[in-house]
Amino acid sequence: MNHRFEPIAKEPAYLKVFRTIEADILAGRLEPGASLPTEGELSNQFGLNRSTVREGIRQLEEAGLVERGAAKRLIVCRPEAGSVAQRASRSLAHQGVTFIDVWETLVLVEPEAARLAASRCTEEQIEAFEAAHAAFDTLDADDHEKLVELAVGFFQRVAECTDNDVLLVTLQSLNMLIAPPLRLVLGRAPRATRRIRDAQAMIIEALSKGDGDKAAEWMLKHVNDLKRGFSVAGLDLNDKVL
Amino acid sequence: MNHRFEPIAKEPAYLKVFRTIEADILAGRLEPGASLPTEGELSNQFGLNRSTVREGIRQLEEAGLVERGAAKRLIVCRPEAGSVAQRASRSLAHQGVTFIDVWETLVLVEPEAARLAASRCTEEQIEAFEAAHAAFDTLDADDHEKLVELAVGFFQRVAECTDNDVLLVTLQSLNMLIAPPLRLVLGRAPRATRRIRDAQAMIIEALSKGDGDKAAEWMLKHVNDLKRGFSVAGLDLNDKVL
DNA sequence: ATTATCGGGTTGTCGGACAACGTAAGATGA
DNA sequence: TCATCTTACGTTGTCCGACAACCCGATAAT
Repeated sequence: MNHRFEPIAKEPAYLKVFRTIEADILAGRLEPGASLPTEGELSNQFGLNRSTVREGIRQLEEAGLVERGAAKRLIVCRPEAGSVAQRASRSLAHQGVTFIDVWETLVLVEPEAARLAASRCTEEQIEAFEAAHAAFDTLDADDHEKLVELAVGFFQRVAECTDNDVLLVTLQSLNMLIAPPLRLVLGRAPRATRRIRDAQAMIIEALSKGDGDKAAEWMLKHVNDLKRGFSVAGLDLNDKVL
Repeated sequence: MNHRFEPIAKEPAYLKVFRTIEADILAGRLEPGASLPTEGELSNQFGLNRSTVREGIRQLEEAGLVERGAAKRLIVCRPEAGSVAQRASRSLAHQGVTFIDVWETLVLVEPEAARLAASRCTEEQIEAFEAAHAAFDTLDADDHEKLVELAVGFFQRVAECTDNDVLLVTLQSLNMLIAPPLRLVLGRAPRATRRIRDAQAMIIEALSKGDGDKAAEWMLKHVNDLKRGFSVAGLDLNDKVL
């Protein structure tokens, strides 16, 4: 009797352009690395004005589905893990998350991620860990920026060792949220550098031995230390991360 | 002596428009709910053509920072968790992740998330769980779509109970990756419905009692069941989720 | 008071135009 | 013949001007 009609979609044309090309990329009809037709060609094929097509292209860009390659041609690109995580991280920051939110999540996932990493990391990855760790020896005590990089980079490497793309992106987005609060901490907690270095050393040792339990245990200590440093520095755990 | 200069950024103007407005939103100078000037006004203020401004606006749209509200005016919106997660999830799917990647991550986070949920969920949330669970009784055995919705919705509710925005977004993106493989499973595993219902019942009971251990334990069983169903259905764990 | 009509303002789309830049092909030199 | 320079062309980024469709608020009609 009373048949329900779908609300008829009245999308603007530029959105259709976006969705159409997105669908083709997603379905694999446009392979990563392939180059899209020129704007002129696209507007011909779609039967739309170049301005309209351009607006759709800008959205593809922001979605990370295409990039301007050489010759400025548009290149299809499956966004790599890093950029995906960056986007996710930025969105999280927009949300106004607090340090306690980040820390809780770190506690929840990092130790288990370290356990997984212990069972999967390769020789090369261990070497990369040790090479990065050596940078602590030549570290200027006041070079906070470098230390932040080392700390976050360490987490990133652990994430890579899990050999799991979903976990990788998840951890990466999380890790990027560590940097801002860590910067705050470093200015006020002189002992932090040493504690970070020691914890990393223990975790690296555990990883190299494939000792998942120890890796998880020390990762938990390491993450807890972050929170401790935050408190010691007299900062409010409920402050916005960004 | 030899001072290093930053490579001078030669961003196109539409990108500057995007970044400028984004920065203002991020810094809180533009509050969520506030409405942006009209396109004409913006192009005046920026000293750019309306077309150029429009391209920047399209990017803000895709980034989820603005929406067209009533009167089609652009209104600033901090993207809510759901849409952030959706974007993240879509990006993950683009990556071509496999079911085993998703499952591994589920095993890693869902039980602990359930434990956290047990210690934090409110009366209303428990009631919502029970209301949703009641839907199983009136469920048509062949209505796979409805069952998928119930299954994913359950995970979402658990995520909400954690009362942690970071975890919420993380879990939500993950949960959205469950639906496609689950659809495949349901067609070939007739017992799945009952198993899902029972596991949910146990978890809900644990949550209502604030029994974190039990919640985690059953959540683990629940997630493992997903993988089991996937194998039973004769599907390849290394297949792409999407 | 409710409904119908009208006007102004805004967006979505269009067509055309041009400078800047990179590419590629052709011209020039060793 | 091969390398290098020059030139013409194509593409992008930006601009201008224009118009229909649409939404909202104000006014008029029932």
